[in-house]
Amino acid sequence: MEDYGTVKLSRRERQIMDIVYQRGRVSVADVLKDLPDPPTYSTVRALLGILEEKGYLTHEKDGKRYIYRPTQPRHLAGRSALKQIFQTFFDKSIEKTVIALVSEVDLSDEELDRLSQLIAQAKKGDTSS
Amino acid sequence: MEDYGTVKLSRRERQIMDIVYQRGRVSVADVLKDLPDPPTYSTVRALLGILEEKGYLTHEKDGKRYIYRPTQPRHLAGRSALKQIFQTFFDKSIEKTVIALVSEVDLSDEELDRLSQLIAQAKKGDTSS
DNA sequence: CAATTTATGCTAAATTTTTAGCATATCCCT
DNA sequence: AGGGATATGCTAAAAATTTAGCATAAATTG
Repeated sequence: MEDYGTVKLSRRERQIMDIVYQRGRVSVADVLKDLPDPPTYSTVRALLGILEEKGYLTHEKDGKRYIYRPTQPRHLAGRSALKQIFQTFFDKSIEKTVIALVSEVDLSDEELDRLSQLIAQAKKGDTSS
Repeated sequence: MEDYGTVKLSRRERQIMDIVYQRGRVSVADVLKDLPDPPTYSTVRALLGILEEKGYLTHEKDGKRYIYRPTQPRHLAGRSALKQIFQTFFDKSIEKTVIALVSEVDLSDEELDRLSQLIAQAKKGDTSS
């Protein structure tokens, strides 16, 4: 599946995909709840339909309502989004990216230790996600 | 300045902002060169004008042509983009994000070491960018 | 110093995106 | 079973985005 970050998706469609990936599975009402400047129910339904048609979502019935899920697994979508970011803003440097990331939140010393170990470990084993 | 990832920007506008941040400073021709499904010169000019009007870009004259630059510094924009990603795809877990990042590229052992040290260092000082 | 090339200014059209609304079906509840 | 609330199906209008094109100015160059 294609990267959804930059290409192909309109503003609303992207907003919705973000919500979908955050929640994992959504009803129309869920999406509506999370959308900034929320439009009407009707609108959201239309957008979800379009996203499904474009292949980014599927839906299943849950009682009388539809539950939508992304077709591309979260971790994959995340990775490609991440890649995009670190190409665009961090000169493709993992280091720079990690620094930015770490400075983004306050991490306890323990957390930093764990992180440090985690990376050290990557030397040997695989990085299975 | 506002986050430009999700809200406010249209598809083309986002594509252009990405290019701007990748290159640092751009002429119309530069943008045109990098845009997927490139439209006409005229179109790009219009979009750049809009982005400037919205406050995301400024331009200066270089000889007879305009050079556009982002108003928000790259590292700030990068951080907020990153934040968005790790909220959306990685449950706000720095760990998960770093793992994904590290698994994205092949890092040499040395690089992994440096990274590990880097994080360990963050324990003491601040991570001023 | 014309001619050509490469810019911008501006206007308006084409297309895509976003939205609303009516008709209809399903669930839930008393 | 009937009424209300909450779904979807579908159609079409409104709004925003994206595009093209003509007029004009500045640099370049032969």
